[in-house]
Amino acid sequence: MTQDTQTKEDFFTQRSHFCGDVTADQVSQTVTLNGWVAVNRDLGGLIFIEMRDRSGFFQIVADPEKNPQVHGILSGLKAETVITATGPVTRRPEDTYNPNLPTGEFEIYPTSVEVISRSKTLPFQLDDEADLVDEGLRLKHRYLDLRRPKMHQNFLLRHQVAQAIRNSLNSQGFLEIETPILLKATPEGARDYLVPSRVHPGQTFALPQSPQIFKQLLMVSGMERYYQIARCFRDEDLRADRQPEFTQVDLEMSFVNQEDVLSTVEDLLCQVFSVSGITLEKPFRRMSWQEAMEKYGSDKPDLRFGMEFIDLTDIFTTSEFSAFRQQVEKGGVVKALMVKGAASYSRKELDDLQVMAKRFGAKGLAYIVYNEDGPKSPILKFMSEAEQQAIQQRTGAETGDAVFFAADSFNAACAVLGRFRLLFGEKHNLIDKNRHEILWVTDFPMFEVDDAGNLSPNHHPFTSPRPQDLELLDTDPGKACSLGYDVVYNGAEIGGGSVRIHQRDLQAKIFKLLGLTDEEAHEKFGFLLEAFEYGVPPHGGLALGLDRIVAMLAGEDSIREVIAFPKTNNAACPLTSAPSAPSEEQLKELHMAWVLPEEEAEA
RNA sequence: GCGGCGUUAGUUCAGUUGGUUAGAACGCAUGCCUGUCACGCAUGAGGUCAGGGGUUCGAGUCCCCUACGCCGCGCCA
Repeated sequence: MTQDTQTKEDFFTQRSHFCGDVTADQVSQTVTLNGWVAVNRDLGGLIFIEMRDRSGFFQIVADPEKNPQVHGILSGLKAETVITATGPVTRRPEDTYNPNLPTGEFEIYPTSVEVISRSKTLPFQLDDEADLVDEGLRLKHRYLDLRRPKMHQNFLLRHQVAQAIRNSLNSQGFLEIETPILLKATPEGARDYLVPSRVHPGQTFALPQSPQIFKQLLMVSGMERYYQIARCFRDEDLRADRQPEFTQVDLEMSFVNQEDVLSTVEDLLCQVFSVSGITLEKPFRRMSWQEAMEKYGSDKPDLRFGMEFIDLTDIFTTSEFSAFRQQVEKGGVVKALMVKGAASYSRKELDDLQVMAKRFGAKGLAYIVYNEDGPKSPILKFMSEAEQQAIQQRTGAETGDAVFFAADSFNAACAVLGRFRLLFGEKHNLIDKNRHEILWVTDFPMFEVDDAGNLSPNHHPFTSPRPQDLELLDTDPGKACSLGYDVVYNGAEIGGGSVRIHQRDLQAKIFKLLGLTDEEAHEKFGFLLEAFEYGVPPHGGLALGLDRIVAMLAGEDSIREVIAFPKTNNAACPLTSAPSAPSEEQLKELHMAWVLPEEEAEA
């Protein structure tokens, strides 16, 4: 205890060291530690307290014979009491070293201790098992959940990643510039969060879904290279890897081509991944969207395992097997997956695959199983001997293997087999968790074409087409590819961007293809188009999903584990009970009134 | 908006075919215990079985509705 209250200048004695920083250098030196009681092991005589701060743990010992006063204070202290302990660092008796603790060879017998504040019994225990505690409860008491060393590690990692991003971009000539949070709603894309304003009755701001427009304006401003670790908001339903508010690493560069952007981001990602001790090879692999779909059935292929699709379309152009031949005649494809060892699937497993295929939007999943007494399949009887041989030869299937087929339009067949590729990869443990496969997927189609033939932008309406595809815009715009690119890590899209259109004529043509009139285009993006009247540099950029990147580096499945105060699945905050109803006065001031659905109005 | 799974002690869970007084571990409380580190030992408290309705002689258990949570589909330029 600090005895002399007359000279006391603080409510507590400040630490000289952090718990985890005490080493052999401090032995016999007097230190003061501040922290929480993690565990109190009271042996009746000796008391061992494991003290915790952000840096780690340190053991405090109290001996009733050596210092009855200190022993008295520490006796019966509950977990999570905040204390100060001062005393000389001593080496533990050698047979009592704790190898599980970095400071496990040391301890202090304090000469003084202070209880700074006490804790109620916790709603859940802050041990490793807290990961299993109901997430709602963890979020309700997030300040306790965040006390756990694992969570500290996650946020240390997040901090280091943010630093790596800034280091890399700063050294590459980028300026960090903030853009507005309250902005004009753009009627496209995700649903906006709207913010009413007292001074503008009947009008709202929208929260940014991304700083897209502003970063392009900054290029018009001649800022040359901009970045921002930007919060973005989308009022859409959630997923494990999706939050209504999330963080993008947003960047944009002027007078660059696609290759410049990719190489800049490669430097950035190499630095980011090195935070976790992962070395990425530059340049990253490049794969066109077409190739990714053709071989892996996904625009974010997981390259940690092979199992590429095998194209069998040509085998069935003149086949007697009409189910396949008709798809080919309609311009579709026949694609196959060869799965080693899948011949051992039970009847039930094969049936389950059919159910899943239907859920994925296919009619079913045709298969041939190769077991010891030859190939077995419900579709075998429709195929000629030559076709059967061609299949086995092309796929390389051997006894014990199975081949699964999808015959459909290119997109549908690839999509279905892509889902099954991941499923089989998981099921057969083909995914090497120690591999780090990063790649660029490039040459995305400019447009998505709906059933009625309407075009919508695959990325966004400012994405430039490839120079070599300009003519296709007139002849067959559905086939035109863009200068858009995604960066994909272990089967997850962690970022994407594009080279933007800086030519007025071209932008007008794209708007026209998208079915936007001049008036509509100006209504939506007038300020950007106007800015583009005053000399616009060629520019391009990209945005990375920071939450997802950090979660993957931390080995977490959910981005909520790397967001300090995340929302629940319901887009609500259990800690603060947000959102909540505004007061009558607030509504009145905003000139607003609710028009609620019946049943909610009663609540 | 839709589907799946879940909700039992403070926490994590078990709870048989619908049948007496709903259990365990950890935590908590009290006592004992002088080298623990998942300390140990003993005793004890602690339950609106999420809420509502129904079936039944009888419901934690079966059915329906609601709420909440997680996962997925739609959605997310």
